[in-house]
Amino acid sequence: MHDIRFIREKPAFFDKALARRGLGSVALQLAELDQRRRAAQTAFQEMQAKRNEASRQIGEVKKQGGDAAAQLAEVAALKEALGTAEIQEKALGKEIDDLLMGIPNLPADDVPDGKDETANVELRRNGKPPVFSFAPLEHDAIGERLGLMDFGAAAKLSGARFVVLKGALARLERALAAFMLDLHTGENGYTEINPPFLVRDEALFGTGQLPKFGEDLFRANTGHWLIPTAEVPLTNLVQGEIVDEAQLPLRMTALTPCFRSEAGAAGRDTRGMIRQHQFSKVELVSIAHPDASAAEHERMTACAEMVLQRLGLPYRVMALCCGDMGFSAMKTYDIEVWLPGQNCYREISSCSNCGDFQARRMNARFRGAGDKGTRFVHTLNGSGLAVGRTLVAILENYQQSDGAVLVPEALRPYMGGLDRIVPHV
RNA sequence: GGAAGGGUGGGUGAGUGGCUUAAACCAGCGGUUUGCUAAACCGUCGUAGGAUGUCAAGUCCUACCGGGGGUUCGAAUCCCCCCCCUUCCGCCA
Repeated sequence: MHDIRFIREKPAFFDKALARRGLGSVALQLAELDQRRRAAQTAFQEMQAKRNEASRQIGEVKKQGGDAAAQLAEVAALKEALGTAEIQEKALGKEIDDLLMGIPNLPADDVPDGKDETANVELRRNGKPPVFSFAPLEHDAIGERLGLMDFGAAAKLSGARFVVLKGALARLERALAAFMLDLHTGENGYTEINPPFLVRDEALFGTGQLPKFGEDLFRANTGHWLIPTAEVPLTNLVQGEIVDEAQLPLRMTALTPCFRSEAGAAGRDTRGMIRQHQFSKVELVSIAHPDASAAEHERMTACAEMVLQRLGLPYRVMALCCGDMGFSAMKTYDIEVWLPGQNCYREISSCSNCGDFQARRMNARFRGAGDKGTRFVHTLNGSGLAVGRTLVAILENYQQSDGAVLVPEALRPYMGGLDRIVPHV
């Protein structure tokens, strides 16, 4: 959500930034609506002032037993105009809000230009893709050969885009999640949170999924929404709050299932575990001081990278261009993991600094010691990491010619000491 | 699901139609006093929007007591709907 005053004061700057996202100009239209709204408001308020004064007189006259007919007539004359003025002012306000709510965050200055993922900029690589003496398989073939990944069974239960994991692969999923949480809570300073997976409209509005992207979500018959990411409950923990400046940054992590309807993704990644209606993810969220959010963004990305380093998975870090960023982000880094079976890098984490965009929607503020007023916090979120896709990466990078899959050293304590997963008989 | 009680500024909490311009206290901020600290005393202290003004200071106005609607000349206060919290009952892992 943008500040209408900012748009009013710097319309050219605002439109220029939106143009980098490939969007047309709206600032002049908004400024014009805003001016009409303020004029309507002034007219309305002047009438209210008159009415209040007359009402006050009525009270006085009546108390002294007099006849207040003149004042009553004055108020009656005002009544109709007052009603229409109020309606007009509210209608203009709603028109402005509806427009504002649909406008994405402005990209930060250092975000690369470009309209789609082909313009993203690679920042760094880590780890070398493994060399195989055989043609590496994709993860679903590996999982099915192990007898521990069953898409047919999942289809029977739930339809397409679901999976059933069994035995060592089910445990591997659990091990990965536990490993990530231990790393982020034990070494990276995040507090573990176990949030609700069903949330109200307000929470999704705060983080920016609503009102525009309801199509991508699942909704329960109670009106609750299934969370598409733990970003929603974690970030909304500060909704409506005034945090002490000394407590910033708040760093939170959570393991949750994520539910996405994948509307509009028909035909994309239909095979395998890459794109599912349900997956688990360890999420990182920071509530930061505005002056510290850029550094926090780098730190968060490094925390996510650390997971891949410990697991020995090759990856690269991409700076998303303006056109490829999500609605609420002012700057985003994607981490892409190497998948030998697909012979390409695939997104496994996305770390975004949302600036004050979500904070404004949520009314999340902080106050410095002794400060009179409050300021909006900055919010950041990142995957640390998507558990399902990490499992995919392990299967593909650690596959052996005999059909077994090695367990990365870091995970062995979480796997009861198991060092390799072998085909199930 | 049933019943009852609640939701008021940063916090506690008073307020049953005009005396509220939301009391009081706490916290905060400024000051006085003071070897230091503490205490005491005095002052100040909500948010948003608008008008005016030199993009200032200031002055004035409006709205805001969980959200929305209604009654009324006038609503924190009365009525209706919704949300949330607490307690009890029922059901339940």
